[in-house]
Amino acid sequence: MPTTIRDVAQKLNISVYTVSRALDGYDDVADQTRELVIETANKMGYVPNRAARQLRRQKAETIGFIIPSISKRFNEPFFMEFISGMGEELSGKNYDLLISNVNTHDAELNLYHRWVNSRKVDGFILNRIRKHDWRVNFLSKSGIPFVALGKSQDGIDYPFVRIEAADEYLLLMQHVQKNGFSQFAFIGGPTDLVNQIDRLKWFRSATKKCGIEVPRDRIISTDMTSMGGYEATSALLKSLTPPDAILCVNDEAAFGALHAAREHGLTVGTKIAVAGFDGIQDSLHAEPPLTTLDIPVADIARQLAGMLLELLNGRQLESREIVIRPALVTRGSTGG
Amino acid sequence: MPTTIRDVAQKLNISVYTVSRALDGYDDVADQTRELVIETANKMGYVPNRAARQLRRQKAETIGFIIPSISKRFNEPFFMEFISGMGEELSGKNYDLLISNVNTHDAELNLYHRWVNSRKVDGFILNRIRKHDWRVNFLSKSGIPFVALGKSQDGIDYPFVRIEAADEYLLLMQHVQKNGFSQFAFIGGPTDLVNQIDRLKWFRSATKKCGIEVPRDRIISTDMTSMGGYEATSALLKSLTPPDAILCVNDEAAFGALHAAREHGLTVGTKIAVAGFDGIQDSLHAEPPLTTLDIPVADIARQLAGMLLELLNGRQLESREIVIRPALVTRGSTGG
DNA sequence: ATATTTTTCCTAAACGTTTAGGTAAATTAT
DNA sequence: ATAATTTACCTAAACGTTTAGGAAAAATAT
Repeated sequence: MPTTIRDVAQKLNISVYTVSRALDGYDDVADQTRELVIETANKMGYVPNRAARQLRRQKAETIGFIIPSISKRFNEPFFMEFISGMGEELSGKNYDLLISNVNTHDAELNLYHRWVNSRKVDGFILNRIRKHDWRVNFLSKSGIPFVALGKSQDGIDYPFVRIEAADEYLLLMQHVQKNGFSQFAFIGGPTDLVNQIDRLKWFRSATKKCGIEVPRDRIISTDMTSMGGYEATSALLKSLTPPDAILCVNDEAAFGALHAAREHGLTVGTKIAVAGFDGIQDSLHAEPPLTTLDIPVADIARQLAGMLLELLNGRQLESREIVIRPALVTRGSTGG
Repeated sequence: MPTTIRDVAQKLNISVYTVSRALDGYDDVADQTRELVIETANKMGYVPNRAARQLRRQKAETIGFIIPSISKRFNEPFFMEFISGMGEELSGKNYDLLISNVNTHDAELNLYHRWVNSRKVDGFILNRIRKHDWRVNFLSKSGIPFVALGKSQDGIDYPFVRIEAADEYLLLMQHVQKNGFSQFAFIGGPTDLVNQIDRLKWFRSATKKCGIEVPRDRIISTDMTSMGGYEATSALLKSLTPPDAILCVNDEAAFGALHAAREHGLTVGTKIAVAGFDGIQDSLHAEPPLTTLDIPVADIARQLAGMLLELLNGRQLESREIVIRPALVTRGSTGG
C-alpha cells in the first residue's frame, strides 16, 4: 500500500493541505516548510494517487490515441514512429498516453465513446484522417479537445498538422523523368483518405506540369500495405502497356512494389523506377534503397502532442495549422 | 459534462446504490428495476467515471507497457506487433493499455516508480528481458503483478512466455549448410539480453552438432537495429576471412546485413546466406525474401496480456510458463 | 499603540463512485 | 397468527486528493 498524502502530513505533524500546496509549488507555504515537505515526500516515496487527483481536478492528465481500425496491419512502422513521438512529448510533461487498437468500426466508435464519457482521457490525437471523418464530428460534438494529422472536410475547425508537397512531388517527377522513365503509375490508398487525396492531387498536378499523360488504369487504390503494393504492381506489370515509373502513396506499398518488380525480372533503378512517401527508416535498407519524400513522423507527432497540451492548458495556440514539407531523398530505386 | 450516476438515479427516482448495483449485475435488485436502469443509462449515455471508480475500487483497470529505453529505434516493427497484440486482448476485456517511451535509464526508472506509486496501472507487461533485470526486481519488490516475454535470472518467480528454438536453429543451420555455405557468423544484440543469450546458445549448439568452427571475431554484438546489422556485416565482409553465412539475432539486423552484402557486390542466396529471427511482416518483401525463424509476436503479446488479466482477477494460472517454438521459414536469402 | 496587510497554515467540503450496514415490505415456515 | 427468512432497496461512509473560505500570527503602516 503506497504512501498517501496523509502519511506525509502525519509524519511532519502538519495538515494535508500544506503538503499538497507545498508539492504543487504554490506560494502560500513558507520556503522552509516546503523544503521539508518535498524532502520528506521524496524520502517516503510519495506520489499522488492519480485517481484521487483526477477525480478532484476533473482532469485525467492522459491523452488518447486509438489506432484506426482501417489499418489492418498495425505493425506499420509509421505508427510506431508516431507513437514514439507522442510519447516523448507527453511523458516529458507528465502526461500519459493511452493507446488501444480495435478491429471493427463498431468497436472503434464504442471506444471513443467510452473514453470520452468515462473521462479517461482529456483529449485525442487523430491520424489517417478521412475526407469526411466521423471521429472529427464525434469529438467536436463531445466538446473534447483534439488535434490531428490532416484536415477533414467536415467544416469543423480544429488544430492540425498537414503536409504540403506539391513542389516536392514535381521535383520527384522531374528527377525520375530525367533518369529516363516516362510511363508513370500511382499506387494509392483508400480513396477517401486525406493523405491519398492530397498525394494523388500532387501527382496529377506534377504530371500536368511535366506534360505526362497517365491513363486511368495506372492509378490504383490499395490498403497501403506492402502486400497491397505488391499485388498492385504485379497487376500493372502484367498489363499490355506496363509503366516504368511507379510512385507510391507510402513507403510500405513501395516495398511491395520493389518486390513485385524484381519478381518480374526488372532491375529497379534501371528498367523501372519506384518511389515511396514518408521516409520510414527501413527505406534506406531496401533493395535498391528507396527514393522517398521524407517527412519527420516522430517530430510531427511530437508537435501534435504539444499543440494538444497547449489546448488542454487553456493557452492560445500560436498557430492552429502547421505545415510540413517533405524532403526529397533520391536513392537507387529511381536510378540514382 | 457527462452524465453521472446521480443523474440516472434522479431520473428514475431511485437511489444511486440501486443504479450502481443494477449496472454491475448484482442480484440484490429486482429484474424489472435492473432492466429499467440499464435502458435509461444507455439512453442517457452514462459511463461510470473512471477516476471515481478507480479511487473507490482501488483498481485502475489499466495495464502499463513501457518501451525499453535500450531500443534506440522505437519504430522497430516488432514493438508495433507486440502492442497490437496486447491491445487486442485488453480492450476486449475492458482494460486499457497505458504506453510510454523514455530515452534514458533514469527516466525509465522514474516512470515505473511513478506508475506503481500513483496506482496508475494494475500491472505491467515486460519485454526485452535482461539476464539481470532491475525491472523484474523492482516490480517484484513493489508487489505489483507483472508478466514478461523472457525469464530473467534473478531468482524471482513470475509468469512468463519464453521461446525455445534449439531444434529449429539446428534445422536452419543444416538448411544453410546443405545449400553450400559453411563460414558462419552470428550478428547478435547486447550481451546481457536474454534473447541474445538464448539465440547465441542455440547457434553455438547447432554449430557443434554440425561440426562447424566459428572463430571468436565472427560473433558480433550490435544494437539489433538495421543500421547495427549493416555496420556489423560491412566490417565482417572486409575481414581477411569473410563469412558466407550470416545468422542474425533478429530480422531488423538481417535487413541491414542484406544491404551490406549487396553493397559488397555479393548476391545474397548465392554468394552469401543471411537469415533473421522473429518473422516480422516485411521479411517477406526483402531482397531476396528473408529466411527467418518466425514467432507469432502479436499472439505472444496477447497471451501475456491474458496471463496478466488472470493474475489481476486473482485466478490461478493454468501454467506460469508458456513455451513458444518458432517456425523455420526458408526463403531466397539462404539460397531457396 | 492601534489598524491594516501579509504570511502561513488550517478545517471541511467536494469530486463520483462503491459498499458496509442497515430497514421496511413481502414471502415463507411453523 | 406469529416468527423467521428473503427480497429490494436505502443511507451514509469511504477512497485520496484539491481547494474555498477562514483564522491566527507576524509584519508593516499610521
